[in-house]
Amino acid sequence: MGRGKIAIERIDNATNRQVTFSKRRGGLMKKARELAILCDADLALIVFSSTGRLYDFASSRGMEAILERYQEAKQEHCGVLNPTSEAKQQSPGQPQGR
Amino acid sequence: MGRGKIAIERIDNATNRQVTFSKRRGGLMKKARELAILCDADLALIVFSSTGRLYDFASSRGMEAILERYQEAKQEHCGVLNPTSEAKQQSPGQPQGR
DNA sequence: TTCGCTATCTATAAACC
DNA sequence: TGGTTTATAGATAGCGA
Repeated sequence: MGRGKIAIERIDNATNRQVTFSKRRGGLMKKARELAILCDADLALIVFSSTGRLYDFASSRGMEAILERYQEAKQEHCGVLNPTSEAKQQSPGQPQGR
Repeated sequence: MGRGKIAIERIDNATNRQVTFSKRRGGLMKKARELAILCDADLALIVFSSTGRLYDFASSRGMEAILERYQEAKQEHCGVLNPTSEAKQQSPGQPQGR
């Protein structure tokens, strides 16, 4: 995009990489926020720049809550404890139905 | 974008919200992957749809590693243990690091 | 180096199938 | 209901200050 097209591979030039990082990070954060609002999704985004700086975004329920929820979901996913819970995932307490 | 412009607010129509979620989730994941590669960043993205389904993406080092790194970084941030480490982050002996 | 400014490229809202 | 297509809104690479 922009004036020219670029390949998706590590940018060698450090200056350029830094500039691109700032711009795309901003864009990604914006998109993340939009998705969370538009679709009422729970979302967490964590980014470490190559210089080690941390940037993050989390939807309204907060980062901690989402990370916890993630750990729980993962456990289920791997352990496959309740086939039932899977089957029910799409309708439960969400009246928004369809 | 697309054929018409939309406001950034929760989409009421459930069907439309679901469609938009799928599309934007895909786009967001793609952007996240590009940022990680282009800028050699360490990145984690966690998304829960409003129906409760989990989707995630993590750069090469893996989700676990990134979440741990996040916890550590947060501690530092809040506790402010090492002013030194902060001060050194942006210029010192890091020609362009990686 | 950081900030703005376009020309372009990409993502995507609707329309179709 | 779910995959394609299309025209347009939005993101952004390269510059210039």
